[in-house]
Amino acid sequence: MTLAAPPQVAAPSGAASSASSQPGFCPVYRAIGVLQEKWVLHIVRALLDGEKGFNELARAVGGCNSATLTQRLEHLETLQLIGKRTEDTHGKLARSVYSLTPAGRELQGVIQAIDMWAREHLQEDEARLEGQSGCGSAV
Amino acid sequence: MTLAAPPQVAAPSGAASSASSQPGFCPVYRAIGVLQEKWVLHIVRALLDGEKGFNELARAVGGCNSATLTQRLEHLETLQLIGKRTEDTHGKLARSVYSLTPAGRELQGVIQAIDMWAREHLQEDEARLEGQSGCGSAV
DNA sequence: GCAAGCGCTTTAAATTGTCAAGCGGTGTAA
DNA sequence: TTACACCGCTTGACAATTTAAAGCGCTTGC
Repeated sequence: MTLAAPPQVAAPSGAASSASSQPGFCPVYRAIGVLQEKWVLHIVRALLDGEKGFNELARAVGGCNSATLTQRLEHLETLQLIGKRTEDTHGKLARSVYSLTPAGRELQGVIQAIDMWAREHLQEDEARLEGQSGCGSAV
Repeated sequence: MTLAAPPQVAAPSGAASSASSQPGFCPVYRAIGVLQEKWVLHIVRALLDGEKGFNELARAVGGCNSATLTQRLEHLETLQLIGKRTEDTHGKLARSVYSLTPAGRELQGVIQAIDMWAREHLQEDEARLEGQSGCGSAV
């Protein structure tokens, strides 16, 4: 069962340390909620490298399927972390280009923190091979 | 930004080029894979606040159900990010206590980055309310 | 005795993510 | 002219993950 904690969970005071949130809005909690959606961090990371088209992004992210990607991009767009622009190349080819908004770009700090941590603590301990693969970029 | 970024990204992924073999192995990619599992960041955040028992942790995390929590804890344990200790309080009550290992504790940097970002960009501009709630602890 | 807390496990649904395929359009090569 | 190959997606069926709900064995406190 779900222990206690109705939707209103969080720090029932008991949680020792610091302040408790007031009206129940906690930015960090929310941020984690967004960032832990599958592929979100990968998408941000890929876009930190520069704006990209749909398929291009899909390739860069590596392994995300189009349906999920579409959905994620929509979500990130409503959150204003990424922006979508339809560029009209010369004649008629309409290409969609996704890029980070300023807010999204600031997630770079998060990615960097992860990168730093990963390099130090995830080197080769595998133990669990989840079939992930390379990536290529460096931060 | 600093991302060097050889676009030659992750595996062919969806594609089929079974490159198999030993793919690049990219720590960051892997790290993201772990951190984006639901509840993982919440768990780490809760534990940064000090070691906790199972139910206690569940309450601190807020909203994760026991089955998932058990599974996540197992995974994190095999990854050596958290440790489990069964403490034998005086007489007979066996209580399990979970705490971060040194490697896990260093995720603090990641949490902090998220926290910082969240406070700055997620204040309450949300257009979407996902019914999340408070959190309580500070980083 | 009995409710309540502890650390979990089990079972069946609901939610999410994925595969595979396809649609309308364009650029390129045969 | 007819293929393909690539673009940006969408759809529908299916698998994986997460969830609620309940329960088990055990201990503590009233």
